[in-house]
Amino acid sequence: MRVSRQQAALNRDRILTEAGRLFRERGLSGVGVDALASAAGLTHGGLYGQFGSKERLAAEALAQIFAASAAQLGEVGSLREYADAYLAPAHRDAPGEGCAIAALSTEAPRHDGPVRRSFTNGVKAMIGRLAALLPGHDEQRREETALAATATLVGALVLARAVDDPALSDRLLAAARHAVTQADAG
Amino acid sequence: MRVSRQQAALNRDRILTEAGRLFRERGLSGVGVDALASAAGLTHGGLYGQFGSKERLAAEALAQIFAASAAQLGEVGSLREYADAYLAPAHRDAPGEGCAIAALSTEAPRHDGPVRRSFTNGVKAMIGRLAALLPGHDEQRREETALAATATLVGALVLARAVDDPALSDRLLAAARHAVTQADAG
DNA sequence: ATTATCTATAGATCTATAGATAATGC
DNA sequence: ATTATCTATAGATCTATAGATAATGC
Repeated sequence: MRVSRQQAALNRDRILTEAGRLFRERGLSGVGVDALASAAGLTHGGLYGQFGSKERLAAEALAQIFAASAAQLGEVGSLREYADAYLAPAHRDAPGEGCAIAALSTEAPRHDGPVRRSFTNGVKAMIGRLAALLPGHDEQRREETALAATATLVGALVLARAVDDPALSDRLLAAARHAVTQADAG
Repeated sequence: MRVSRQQAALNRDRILTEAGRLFRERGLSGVGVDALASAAGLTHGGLYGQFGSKERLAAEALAQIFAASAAQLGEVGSLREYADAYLAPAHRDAPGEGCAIAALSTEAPRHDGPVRRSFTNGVKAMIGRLAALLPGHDEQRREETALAATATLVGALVLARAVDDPALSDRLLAAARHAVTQADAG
């Protein structure tokens, strides 16, 4: 059951898009190749012709997510805007469409090769974007602030999703928003 | 092959200790019941008599970790001391003996019941401990600072483990240490 | 007699491969 | 003829259960 070259390219893209969503929702090890295939309306055997392995499929899905994030972030005009969007309850409540770093970071150390590298690139991109949004001429200081801001943003989102207490979850987001935008002034 | 009540209690404790280490190293979904049992020198069938399910075993292992952490943290005298220990490269490099929040937080949202609740308690304990170490009389402000500091500490450790770039990893730890101890002064 | 642990196994699920199929693209 | 996808299956691994075993504790 062959399809046109064009359809095959669309299928490939749909697999990566669905994989990106499922991985963020359930974790890299929480989604099987079967689920990835059927989410795209295919069967799992064919994925191996396209990607070679689950690991390489995951690396491509991550790369696609980070590329899309970078494009979105290009439109963010200030640190406050960035923090407000990143720490919004809507972001917390939609992990499948959100930051892959917050969704998958504790799994990253257990992967090597392209998955880990793609992940590292995503972290660097986030730090770089924040550094660009920070005021001040001292580049070294801006980078240090961006590193800490990245940790605060990611940590707050991860914790806000992890706790089983909606009020605490909201307070984590608000406190981090405050702390990060304070750093802006400093 | 029955053992003495005392030996059974020791076995139970050893299972929980080994489980705590393995879960932190490989993730909750990354360790099977078989690995948990054999790490304690037992076979997997018997664990079900003791714990009922992997999920309940995990909840008990987490509770034990957080209890031990709380005991250790009681000895920490200042925010600087806390941050130095938490963000030490040695902590980053030994996830199996370290903070369960940093090791497992992205998995927490996918669990319910006792695992999630135990996790939430651990997060609350960390926030409470940091709030107690902060200076100032404004309790509400201390709590907000503690929330943000928790996010920064956890986020930095998670990211420092996730990235495939030792220099960046070190800079993440150092920047977070600086940011958190700055908050002390403010 | 009680019970902690073991052995064996069920049934599900996971990654990957091999060969078949059938439509495309030359 | 090429190739994207499917079907079928191998082999591993996972959670859980049932029944056997053998030492403890009454």
